[in-house]
Amino acid sequence: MAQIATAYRDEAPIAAHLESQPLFRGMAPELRATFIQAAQMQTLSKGSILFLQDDESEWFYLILSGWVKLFTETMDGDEAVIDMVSNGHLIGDSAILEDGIHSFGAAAVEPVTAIRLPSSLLKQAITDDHKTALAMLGSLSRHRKRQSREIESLTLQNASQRIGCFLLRLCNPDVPMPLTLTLPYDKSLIAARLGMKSETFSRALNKLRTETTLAIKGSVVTISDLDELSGYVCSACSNEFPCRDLHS
Amino acid sequence: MAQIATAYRDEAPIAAHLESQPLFRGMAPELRATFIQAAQMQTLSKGSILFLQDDESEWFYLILSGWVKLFTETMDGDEAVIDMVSNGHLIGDSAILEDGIHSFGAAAVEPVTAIRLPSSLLKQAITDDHKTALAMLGSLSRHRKRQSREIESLTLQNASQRIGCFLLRLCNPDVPMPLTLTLPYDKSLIAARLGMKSETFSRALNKLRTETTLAIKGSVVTISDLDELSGYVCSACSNEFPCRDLHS
DNA sequence: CGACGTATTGACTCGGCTCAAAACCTGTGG
DNA sequence: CCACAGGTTTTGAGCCGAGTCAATACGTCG
Repeated sequence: MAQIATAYRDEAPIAAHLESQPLFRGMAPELRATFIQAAQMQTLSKGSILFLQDDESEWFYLILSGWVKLFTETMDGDEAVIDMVSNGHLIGDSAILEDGIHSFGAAAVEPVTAIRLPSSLLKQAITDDHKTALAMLGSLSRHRKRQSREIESLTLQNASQRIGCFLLRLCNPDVPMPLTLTLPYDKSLIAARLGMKSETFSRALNKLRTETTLAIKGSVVTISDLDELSGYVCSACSNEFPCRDLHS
Repeated sequence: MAQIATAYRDEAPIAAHLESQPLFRGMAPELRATFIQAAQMQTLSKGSILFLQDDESEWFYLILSGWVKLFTETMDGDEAVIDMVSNGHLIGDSAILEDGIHSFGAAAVEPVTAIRLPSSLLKQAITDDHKTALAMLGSLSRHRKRQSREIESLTLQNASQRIGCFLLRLCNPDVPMPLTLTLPYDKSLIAARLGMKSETFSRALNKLRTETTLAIKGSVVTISDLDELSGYVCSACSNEFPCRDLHS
């Protein structure tokens, strides 16, 4: 009796979260129900590992809040940050297409809430259900495109431009001008995410400040001239400014 | 009469090529037939463009021979080489998942033969046919994985290591030791492919030669000690040597 | 053989890394 | 409210890897 009661209390919010996801929204209700039933709410403290590279993939995750770092580690201990994801992103799902092995690790860099779902279920759903396969295709393709831009940016933008690019992607171009935004996570993490050391980040951000109109106070950045910034950044990039859907 | 005869002559080799592709092999014969009918053999001279970034995607291509460069260009004329593909690879297919716009350009860097197929047909096949969607998922996911490694390699391997990594991926680890291989395309292209200038490539290759046992004569490379080379390279990478399926 | 494209070498500059020290938060407990 | 400890960020000095520009060598094809 008590069991059923708790089950109900848990399932309602989980169902709501899953339904907000394109992957689950298109599903037949019965199929979706199997996911909802198998889903588990998780709260993760700062630093905890969701999974490691080369792990057998048992679960995939829908992030609800907080930032998660996706990374790989080399033999001699160096780390490359592949991506940072949060709120509304699925991670670990792509392992089911790669022999069930995670090709990168994932760690919470702050308190994170997530929904954990069994990989086997997703694998089954993709083989059985055409709509699910299509949704998966869409998400993978967005991923691919994003990564292409990443490669481009690493090869032909310098440190300041990469930072500027990062800031631009946080901007909503429709908001009126003196535009204020807060850095989403630690500067050292942004640095790693952009493929540079934090010392370099600090210096390059200063350079960006002197070469464009830009004010920085702690983790709050104020941009007074978007066009100037995008001129500085996007000349070394293949997309022009409102470079939409590159962070979705 | 003559028409039918030529049609037969053309279709037989095209059919054979398509059937060797995972994407088409799983298809129902009738569906595959529509592709075979719409397919066109192409021979492209060095330098010709298959498509450009931001082009409306009308066609996708199966490369049969020769090397094709995938690239993006920045506003101020710089170019990043995303990938080099040849023999047995599909290109331009992923545009159908991205509003039908190519997110990179493709150009032949030497004489190329390819089969050209209409994108609309593939788009239809994916929406209608589950098997095709799954094949597409598989290929996209391989792509994604490859790109992750690309990012890793750009951020944490230096020039010599990236070259060594490139060489290792050309090696068959089962072949007995004094191992000889020929660079697949111009050194300047390899340099671009690895995100460095050709002068840097030249110097870094020299460095690699002095620091490992390795002989270079023009475009012929002889590796006498694979383990030594992989030790030098893979310490700064998250996969160990026989890093399979990273070039398929 | 000469001519053109590709590759190498040299001298120099500059961006980003390293290591170490200082400054700055932020939260804790007295 | 202050002082202090812990982390994060910034600054400084020096170094090294990779880019630039220009000159030279190499290869190959006519």
